[in-house]
Amino acid sequence: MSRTDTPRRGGRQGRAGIRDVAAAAGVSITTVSDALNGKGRLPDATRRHVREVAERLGYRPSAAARTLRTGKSGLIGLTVTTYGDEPFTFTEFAYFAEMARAATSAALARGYALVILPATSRHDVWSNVALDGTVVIDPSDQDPVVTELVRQGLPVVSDGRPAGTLPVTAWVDNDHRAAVLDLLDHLAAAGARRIGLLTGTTTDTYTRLSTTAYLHWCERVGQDPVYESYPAHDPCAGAVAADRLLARPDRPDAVYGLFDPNGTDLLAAARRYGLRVPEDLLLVCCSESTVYATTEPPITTLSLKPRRIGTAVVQLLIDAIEGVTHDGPVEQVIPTELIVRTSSQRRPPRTTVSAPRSPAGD
Amino acid sequence: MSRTDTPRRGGRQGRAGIRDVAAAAGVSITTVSDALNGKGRLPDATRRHVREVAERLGYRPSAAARTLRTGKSGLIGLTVTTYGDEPFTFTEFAYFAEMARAATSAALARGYALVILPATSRHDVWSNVALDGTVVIDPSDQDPVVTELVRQGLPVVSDGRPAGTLPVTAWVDNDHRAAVLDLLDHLAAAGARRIGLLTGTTTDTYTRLSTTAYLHWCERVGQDPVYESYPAHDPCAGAVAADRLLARPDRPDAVYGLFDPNGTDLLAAARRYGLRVPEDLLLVCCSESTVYATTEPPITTLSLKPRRIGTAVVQLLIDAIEGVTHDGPVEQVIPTELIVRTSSQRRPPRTTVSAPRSPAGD
DNA sequence: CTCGTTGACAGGTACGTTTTTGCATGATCA
DNA sequence: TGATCATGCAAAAACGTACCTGTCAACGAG
Repeated sequence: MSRTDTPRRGGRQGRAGIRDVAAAAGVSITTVSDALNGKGRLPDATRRHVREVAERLGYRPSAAARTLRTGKSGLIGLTVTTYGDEPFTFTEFAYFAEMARAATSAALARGYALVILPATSRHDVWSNVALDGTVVIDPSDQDPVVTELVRQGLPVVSDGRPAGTLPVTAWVDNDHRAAVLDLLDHLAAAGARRIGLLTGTTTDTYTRLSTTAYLHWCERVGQDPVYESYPAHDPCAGAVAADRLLARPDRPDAVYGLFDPNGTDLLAAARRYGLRVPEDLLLVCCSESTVYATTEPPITTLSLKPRRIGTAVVQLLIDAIEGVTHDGPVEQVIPTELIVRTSSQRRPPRTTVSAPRSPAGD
Repeated sequence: MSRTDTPRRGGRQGRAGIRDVAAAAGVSITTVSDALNGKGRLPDATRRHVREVAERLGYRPSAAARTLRTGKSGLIGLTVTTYGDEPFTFTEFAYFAEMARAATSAALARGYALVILPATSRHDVWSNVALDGTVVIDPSDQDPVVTELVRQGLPVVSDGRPAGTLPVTAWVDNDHRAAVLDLLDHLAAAGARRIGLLTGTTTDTYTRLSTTAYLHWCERVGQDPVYESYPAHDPCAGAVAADRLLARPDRPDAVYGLFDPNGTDLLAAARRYGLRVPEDLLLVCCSESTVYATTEPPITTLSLKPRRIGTAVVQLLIDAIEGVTHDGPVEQVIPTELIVRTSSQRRPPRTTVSAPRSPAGD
């Protein structure tokens, strides 16, 4: 009477295993595995029979056992910068949401699922999930998470050019420098004489590259830089900084805002100072939000194409996982898109003009 | 000497296993497991020694093996409605992003990670990942995914009251009916004589409950319903519907828009018809976006508090996973919040008034 | 008649843990 | 002194799958 009760530890209480299917179908475990996975040499009759019995028993293979045996989990990590404490900044919401959505779709289409993980290097979360690879958003220099993952031999693809000598498998990014220069040229062509910048105090690559591109442009055309910085994670600070920028004695006649809410912030500040847009002030901001199509006036935005980035990142990662090896890190640059609206055109056009890029296909 | 070559299948090529740690530390496998997991009765010296050796070898336990053995994966599914084909509607972006963010944080805080999964019942994705439970967003009646999960004995918690007799473990939702009635009373108190509604053609619970609440309210106060419906997933259709609503002969003097972009859409339409907000038209829309704080004028919004919903859903799910059993489905109603701004106040206040709530902490 | 050959399956092992059980060893107590 | 007991650890059994290595029959070729 010592071991009458073996209550099937391991959570799958009562669930049918491959062994039960084999018994019910009158074949061996090997045959069941081969029949369900389309391997081995089995007559179609046996294959059908096994499949039918498995269906009848409601058999679902154990993902854990399969992963343990094959070494592939079908899971991809998606690392969000500083998720644990203060989640990713509010200003990146639309960008992140779209990027994650595209990444999820792309992964699912190839049979993988996405796991959201924090950028903290606390092992107790990371080591609890078997990953085949990881997407890292905007990794910092010497990122401990990336280093650890690479040490484990896992492929890592980053959204954003890796700083320093971070050994990522591949990366995808925009050409932020070219985007900013292009955009400033656009404003100058619309008649801007002094272009201001609303930027962030953070040191991430996007902010840094964009700001230095602005400074270079100013130097090239011989304009004094006019900019205000604020901590991008604080939505209120953005409104204050926008106000400061327009309150300056050397007030710019055009402004580019690096972050999503800057458009409405600048618009509100312009109203406070009685500045008409675009007559007195040209406006552009970097955003993925569609609200800027219906503001008064509609605001020109720079889109970083997060959908394409999310898709590309996942494709590269899965390629690496499935053994499509390249030599050296693979780099892929996604073009940005300037969506020109009323706010950046000195003489209002008859129709709202979009940039002459590929119109469809995202 | 027949099996000299066992090239360590299973992906962890070269990775140190618990057996290697045991050998290096001169103890048994059991001792290593106990030392690292804080179980068993070991002197601190042994425990430290084993931990140090494990650290030196860079040992990381295999999540797959642990899951197989314990039956717990530490993974929670997050099911997004109709993700595969056309991802979740653009109008729900901010809501979903915030909800998912809160859910992720709450899960991580309790040692779980979130896996994003599609609502399609294709087994090949679902069966590849070992889940401890699942969060389902707005499940449809007789949802096949939920049914299958429950059949497998997994706890399921839904965001949104389950329709019909869907056997979820627990659910969290707002009281949409009360929120709409409250909001309409607010508009009436501000002087609205005829309140219009911008609603959707979809049959999801949120749209349905909100619309019927509106109709009930109209009946109660003796007002003829004035509403326009449009497919919420099409952002352009929203602008058209807003225009239609204000072009009607029985034009309303106040409008509530059910979806996030309706605020800017209605504002644009009002400008086209020369209507001043709030003097000629009162405006409220349901949104989680902060842009409505800086539009001209700022627009009153109804927040569904997705952060609190995401947190609550995950807490309930993990409680169920970890054996905190309740009898019958657990229901939790999260209060909504009406953030009153200029657009719904007939006599403009001296300062922009925010709702009298706790200013910080969500 | 024997001998490879091929088809159709079964046996058994390994994946890397956790956990139960059990065996020594020394200390404590009747 | 012998019985009892706590302590410190090891052996071994799972967990459920995938795959490698047979085995056995049938069968045509030599």
